[in-house]
Amino acid sequence: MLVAALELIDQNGVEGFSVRDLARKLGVFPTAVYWYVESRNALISGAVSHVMKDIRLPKADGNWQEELRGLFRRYRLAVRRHPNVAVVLGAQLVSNESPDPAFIDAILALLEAAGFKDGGLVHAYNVVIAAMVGFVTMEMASRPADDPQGWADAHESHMQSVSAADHPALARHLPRLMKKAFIVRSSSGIEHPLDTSFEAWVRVCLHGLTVLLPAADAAKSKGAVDAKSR
Amino acid sequence: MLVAALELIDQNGVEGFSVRDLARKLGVFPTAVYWYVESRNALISGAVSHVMKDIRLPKADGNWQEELRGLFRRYRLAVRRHPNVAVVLGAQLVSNESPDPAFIDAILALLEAAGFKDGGLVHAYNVVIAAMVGFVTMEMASRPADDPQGWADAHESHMQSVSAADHPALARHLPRLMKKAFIVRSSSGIEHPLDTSFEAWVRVCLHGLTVLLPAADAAKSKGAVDAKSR
DNA sequence: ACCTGAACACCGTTCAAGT
DNA sequence: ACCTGAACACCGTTCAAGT
Repeated sequence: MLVAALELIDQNGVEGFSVRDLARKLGVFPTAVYWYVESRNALISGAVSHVMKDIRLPKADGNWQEELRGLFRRYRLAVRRHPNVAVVLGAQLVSNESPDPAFIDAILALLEAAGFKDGGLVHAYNVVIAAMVGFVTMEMASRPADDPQGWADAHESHMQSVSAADHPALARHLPRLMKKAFIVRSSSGIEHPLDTSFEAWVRVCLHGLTVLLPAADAAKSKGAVDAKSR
Repeated sequence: MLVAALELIDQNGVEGFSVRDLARKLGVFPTAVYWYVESRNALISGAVSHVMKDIRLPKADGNWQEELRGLFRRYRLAVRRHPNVAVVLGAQLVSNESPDPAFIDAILALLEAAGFKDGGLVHAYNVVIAAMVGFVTMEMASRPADDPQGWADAHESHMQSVSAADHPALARHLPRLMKKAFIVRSSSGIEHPLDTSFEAWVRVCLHGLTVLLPAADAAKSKGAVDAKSR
C-alpha cells in the first residue's frame, strides 16, 4: 500500500497525489483506505519515509569525513530515485512517526569519534543534517506543475534577455550558468543533475566542519583572523 | 491581493490556503480572483516572492565573508516573519516569474571580487544559494498539520524512550538535543529558534567556501591531504 | 476484520452572462 | 474592464451498513 502510494507520488508528485487515485489503483473503494491509515498526510509520510529506509548508515570508525561524504552521496542517490519526494523529505525529514533512532545515533557516534564535544557536537549534528538535506532538496525541486514546458521557455528567454549594463556579472557568466546554477536554470536536477556542484558542496561542508572541532579554537587563538570573528 | 494571500498563508499554511478563502476575505466571488491571476499556484508564487523582495543585497566591496554572513542572516529574518512560506521558498526559490536578476548578479559580483573563478565561481554560487536556503528551510519546517500537539507529545515520549543499550550516543546526548536538534526536536524553528546552530552553520559554510578559491589548490599542492581528496 | 455505499463539506477552474 | 452565477469534475473524510 505504501509502495503503491510512492509509485503514485513518483508519477504525479506529492501535490497531485490523491487517496481516491490510490484506491482506484488498488481496485477498492476510496473509503477502504481509511481502515489502514489515518489520513492522506499519514499516507504521504509513510511513503516518504520508505525512501530513507535503505540508506546505509555511516560507521564511527574510519575517516569521519569520508564516512559523511559517503552518507551524503547515498542520501542523494536515494532521493534521485524518487525526486518528487525531495520537498517533503527535506522539509519534514521522516515527517511523521518514528524517525529512526539508529540514524541519529550513528551520526552522533561518528561525530563523537571525530572529536566533536558538548555544544559543538550538537551544532555539528545540525550542520550534518542540513548539509545532507539542503542541497539535494533544492537540486530536485521541480518547476511549477501548471505548465512546466511553458514556464521553462519563458524563464529561459527571460534569462537570455538580461541587460549587460544593469547586471554585468550575470550577463558575463550566463552561458556557464544556464543549466548548472540554482535560480538561473530552467530545468530540475532530475533532467540536469548538478553533480560537480554537489561534490563541491560536500567538500565545502566537510572542510568547514573542522571549524567546530575543539582543536580549531586552539589553532585560532594563535592570532589567525577567520570566519569565527564577529 | 498578494498581501491578503500572504496573510492567509501565514494563518493557514500553504497547504491550507484556498482561493475561496481569499475571495471571502476580499468580499468577492471566488471566480473573480481569476480575472487577476491565472491559478492558485501563481497566487502562491506571487505571495511567496513578496517575502524575498525587501532583502538587502550584499555589496561586492568589503569583506566577502561578512557580506555573505549578513545576507544569510537577513534571509533568515525575512523567512522568520512568514515561516509557513519557508518550504515553498526553499524548494522553488522565487518559484514562478522573474527571479530578480539583481539578486543573482549581486552574489556573482561578490564572489568574483572574492577571487572565485570559472567553474569554481559557479560552484561557489550554488553553495551560497544552498547554504542560504538549506538550513532555514529545515529550521522552519512545521510539524504535521493534522494534530500538531498530539504529534509533538507522541514524538517526545518516543524520543525519551530510546534504549541506551541500542543507541548509546543518542541516549547520552538526549537532554542536549531535545529542543535544539533536527529530527529529535518536536517543535519547529518558530517556537524554538536554532540561533546558535545557525551561526555555526554560517561559520562552517563560509570557512568551507575558501576551499573553492583558486588559492586553495596552490596551498594544497604542497602536499596537504584534505577534504579535496576522494 | 475488512470493505461498501451514501453522504457532507469542501475544492480549483470554465465559461457565459451581467454591468 | 471587472464581477456574478451556475456548473463541472474533482477532493478528504465520516459513519452506518454490509459480509
